[in-house]
Amino acid sequence: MSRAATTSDVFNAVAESRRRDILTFLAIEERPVGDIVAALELEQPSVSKHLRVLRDVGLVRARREGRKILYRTNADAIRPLNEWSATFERYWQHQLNRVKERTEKMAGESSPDLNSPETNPDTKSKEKKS
Amino acid sequence: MSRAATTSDVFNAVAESRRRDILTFLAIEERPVGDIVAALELEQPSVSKHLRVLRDVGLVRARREGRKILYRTNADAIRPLNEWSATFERYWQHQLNRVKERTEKMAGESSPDLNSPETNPDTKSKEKKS
DNA sequence: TTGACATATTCCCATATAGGTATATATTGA
DNA sequence: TCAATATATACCTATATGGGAATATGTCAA
Repeated sequence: MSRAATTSDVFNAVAESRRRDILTFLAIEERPVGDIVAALELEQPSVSKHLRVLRDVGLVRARREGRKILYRTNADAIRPLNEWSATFERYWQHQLNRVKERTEKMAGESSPDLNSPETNPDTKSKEKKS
Repeated sequence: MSRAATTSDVFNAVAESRRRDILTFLAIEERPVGDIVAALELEQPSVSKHLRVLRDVGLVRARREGRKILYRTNADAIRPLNEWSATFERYWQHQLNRVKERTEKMAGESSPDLNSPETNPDTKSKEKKS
């Protein structure tokens, strides 16, 4: 199987940073495609394709006005994302605690750190070796 | 170019629902890989691969304990996602206004709806036709 | 050292991009 | 009807999956 379609849900749709940029741009007020192309410096077909994805998951709404098609962000569609992430709110460390946390971490440096990809033994060193 | 790597940032990493499930599961308390496999009913290699992605973007931390490796969600890494989505908070419609909004929409049904993919003329009907 | 247990990685494959280029479609004005 | 404007779609290509199967790596107990 391959990765889920970008149009499968909001999470996949906003994974692309350009699409997030577009959503931010269209949140202020509705805009025609041309404005997005100019503002974000992207190719017109590229913008149209991104808008298509965003539209398919309901993140933007379109309205035709003459030759132009005005798009606007449908902020409500972003709520699921916000709600999911807010689920972890109670686990967040408060700013003031971070210094303390870091200090404690430095105290016991001994066993190999399994977290930083670089420190992870032979993840890439092996490939290079051959 | 292809889609950005799942390890390129938190947004891409959480685009996969299984990974979100894992994060939720590991938020309560640290767990060995085997527990995730059992709880989410996934293949062990699959879980390991997802954990690898999550670890690369800092969404989980790992700690070895004997033969087991305990993982736990690093909730702080989810904050950027929450902060980005919260940006649109001021544009959200409040529950009570939704009924009103819907009512207004039904009032002027005339021009073709550019939004719903289904209603969108010949998006797929053309392909079928050949 | 050996065997069992716990995870990680490698390989293979079908699929879904995202960008670039070319072209189709829609709308308006002459 | 025709040309110009504004968008959308089609096509091609390189790339990055995610799942399944097989295998490698690491750790502990006997």
